[in-house]
Amino acid sequence: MSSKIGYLSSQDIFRDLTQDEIDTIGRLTTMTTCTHGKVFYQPEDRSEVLFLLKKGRVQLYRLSPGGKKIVTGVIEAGSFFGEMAILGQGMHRTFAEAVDDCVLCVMSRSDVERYLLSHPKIAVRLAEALGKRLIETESRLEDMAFKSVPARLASLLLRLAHNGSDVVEGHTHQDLAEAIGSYRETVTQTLNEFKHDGLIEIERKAITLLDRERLERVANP
Amino acid sequence: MSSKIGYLSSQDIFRDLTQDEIDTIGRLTTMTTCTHGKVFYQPEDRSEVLFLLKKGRVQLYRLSPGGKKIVTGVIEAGSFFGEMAILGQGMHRTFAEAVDDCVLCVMSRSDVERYLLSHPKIAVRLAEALGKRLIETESRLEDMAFKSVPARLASLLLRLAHNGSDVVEGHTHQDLAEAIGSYRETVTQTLNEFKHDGLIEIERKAITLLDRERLERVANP
DNA sequence: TCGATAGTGTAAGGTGCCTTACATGACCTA
DNA sequence: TAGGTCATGTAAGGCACCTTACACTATCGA
Repeated sequence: MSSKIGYLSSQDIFRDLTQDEIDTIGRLTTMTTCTHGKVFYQPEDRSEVLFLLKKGRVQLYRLSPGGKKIVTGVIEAGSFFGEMAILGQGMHRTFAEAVDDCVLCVMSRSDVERYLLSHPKIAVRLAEALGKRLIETESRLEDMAFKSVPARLASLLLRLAHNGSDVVEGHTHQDLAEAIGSYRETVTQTLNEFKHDGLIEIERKAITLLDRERLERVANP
Repeated sequence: MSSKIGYLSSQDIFRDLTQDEIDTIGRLTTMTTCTHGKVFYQPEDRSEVLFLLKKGRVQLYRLSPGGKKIVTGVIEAGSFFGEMAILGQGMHRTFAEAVDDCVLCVMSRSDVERYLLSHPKIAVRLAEALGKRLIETESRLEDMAFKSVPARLASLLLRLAHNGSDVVEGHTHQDLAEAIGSYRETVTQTLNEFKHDGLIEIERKAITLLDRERLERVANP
């Protein structure tokens, strides 16, 4: 199995294609890799480009004039993002940073027209993926409008520990603050309140959830 | 020209179809109308349904447990929304209310599969429309995270007066508050500060922009 | 082993805006 | 033209969270 195309998952926008079709697209488009932490797209890069994320996760965020950061989305493997007017895709003031080591397929506008828009099923998958991001973003907006910092933080911890494990690791307090639109100091204080209440255990870059049920109640008052 | 199909605009997701194809879809799907103010979708309505908005505007919003309202999106004629898993569309906890008198095409899941997904170009237009809503929502999220109430309000006024005119009318202070995720009293006070600074003129359900330039500076500090 | 850097702890002070409470004027309908 | 509802004005009080400031510990590379 070619390394270029070895990343097909059930979430992939290509999952309706045959292996042959995927192979063809894989041969004719550019693949690149990005190491953890690399900022590979900035608002100044105005060129039309669509990234298909084959492996890893990518964080999309914006910066305020004062340098504050808000994460607008996290892209999982199999999905896509970029600056592509024909898909209504835009990166206005948005940065893209590799959260893990990533493998990306980079498509130009003509690539998109040739390989994506010509396959009806892929166009539908694009719409499906966008719809999911939209729902996610709408919920984030709702949370910002309705919920306190403790509620948003509890909500985030539960989401990050979604894969079975009770341990949330690899995130600094700064990371958590940027994800919920708050500040590092406030997050530290709130986490310590959670710890004091027996909801979590805190280690360096690792948080253990002790009482999911009560965390749920904090998250949804 | 049949009244059923007389609403095709350059923004319509059907704009790539021939008149014949549009006629066919128009004959075979259900059209309804909603008068101004009518709430025609609520979270309890769990059925899969996609609304194509042919005329008027629709407001999508969510309510907090305490009854506070946040507008998550405003749909313009030619676009669509609803509960439709195959398009990644969801109305989780979302209400839909007709802002103006509206004409809507209501599609079931099989309608969507037959008329929308079978036309590649339409699927692309769906993705395009979703992309635009996503960008809009991301910007709203950014505003909530970064900007003060005065900045968000100034930003909203400029957006509402986008169609040439300097008069924003038909919105109560309550409406404005819900659009920016704030409170009626705060909006009234902030508007009066704007008025005091010579930025706007206030009448009942009407605001006249006097100094767009300085409003821009308030909106983007 | 040391210095630098990244990550975390903590506390005091300020303020934006939420929250409540109530008053007044505009409009609408009977 | 009276009564009711809608829209707006205003003001005091409080608190969540921002903001600043600084100290401490862990980690890592030189």
